[in-house]
Amino acid sequence: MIKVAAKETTKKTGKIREKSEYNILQAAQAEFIIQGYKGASVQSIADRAQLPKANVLYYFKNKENIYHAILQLTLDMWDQGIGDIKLEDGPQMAIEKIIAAKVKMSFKNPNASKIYALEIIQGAQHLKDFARTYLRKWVREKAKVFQHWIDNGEMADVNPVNLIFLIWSSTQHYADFETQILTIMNRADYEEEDIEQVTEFLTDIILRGCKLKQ
Amino acid sequence: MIKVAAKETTKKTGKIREKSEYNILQAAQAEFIIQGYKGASVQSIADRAQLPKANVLYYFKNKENIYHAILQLTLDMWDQGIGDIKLEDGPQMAIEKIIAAKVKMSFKNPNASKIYALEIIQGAQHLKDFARTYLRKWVREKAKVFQHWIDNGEMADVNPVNLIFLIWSSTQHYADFETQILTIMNRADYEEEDIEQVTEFLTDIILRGCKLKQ
DNA sequence: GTCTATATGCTGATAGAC
DNA sequence: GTCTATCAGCATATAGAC
Repeated sequence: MIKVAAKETTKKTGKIREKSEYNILQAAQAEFIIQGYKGASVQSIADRAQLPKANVLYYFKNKENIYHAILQLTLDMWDQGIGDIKLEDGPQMAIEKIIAAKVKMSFKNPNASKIYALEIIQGAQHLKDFARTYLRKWVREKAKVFQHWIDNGEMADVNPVNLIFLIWSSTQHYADFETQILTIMNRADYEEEDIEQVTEFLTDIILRGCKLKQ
Repeated sequence: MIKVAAKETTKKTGKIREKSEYNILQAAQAEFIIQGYKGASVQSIADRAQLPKANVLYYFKNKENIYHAILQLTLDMWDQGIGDIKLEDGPQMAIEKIIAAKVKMSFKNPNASKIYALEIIQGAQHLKDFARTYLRKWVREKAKVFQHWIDNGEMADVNPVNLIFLIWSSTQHYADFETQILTIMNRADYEEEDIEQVTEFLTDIILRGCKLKQ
């Protein structure tokens, strides 16, 4: 598990607690996105979770703890949803896998991506450590794999770090800018087949951009 | 000028007013990004602008007016910074121009891009009208131009709307995720040559992705 | 575990002296 | 135009009855 804060939550159990905590986190995630951290009041989170305000504070002690719990879930999701880049896959399959994984995550869990994006845009106050350690290491390792393929003449000579940023940005866009995309396309919601369509589009362009298909 | 709200600001003049208003808007932009709309207090904006709080409210009447003024500036910048897509340019030059314009805007004015991104991610509360009218029309018009080139066999048969989203997301990423990118690359600031490097990288990949170069 | 009542502090906004 | 003083409202968080 990726640690977002030093403090470890002492896990208490119980069925009511489990269900309440889940409801609170879902409600809080939505409120934090729409209203921002300061704008989301404990009362509004409680209302959305259909619980009295005091109960919310009973489960999480204070507002910041709620936010930390959400960030923790977001990073865990990031960790499991980011397809891996393995040397033995070769460049084409590696790129296909990672685009598919990222697009799927964007469509299936847009709110996690939005919370993450808000955090980074606002200066990564809570995620500086995550970026400095975990993320930096991840990018450097994967860039090295790409560089190996490039040196081997298996793909075009493009900057691997920029390539990773390109894949991240173009896939996450469908989660973070969901509202704008739906409005422009005059649609109410994404549908299942959008996942496939976007995956195909991005895979097609980026693979060709890397000279991995005609 | 793109209108963000129905209310028109009655323009008052005066040198002190002009300078104060500019300082306030610069300070407010930074505060709104870091703290969010609700989190940015009029006091914090005044402190950053080095003015008494009452003066800030004297110039802008209330907090929401400050925010509207910033959004207005952001949209004007969007309008002038988004390179045009002209049929007579042909696909290659059109894509080169628009990527160059967007990358330049991202590096020269990251805060405008961040304010815009925050607005959209948080549900486009203040920009729904802008997206529904102006933006939707813009995308449809430009998609039609791309489609013309595609039908003419001048470029690969890719979805033009997705292509526009790809160009937007991949270029804006360097503004919005500035903090993350700098942290990963272990750098303190962007430098002038980064603009050229990123422009070249994105142009290279996307042109090849559209079969517009080898 | 659940909920009511309340303490304490900070916010946006205004009134009015200079 | 500029600034000080102040108010009314809402926020988080806690204490303690049930």
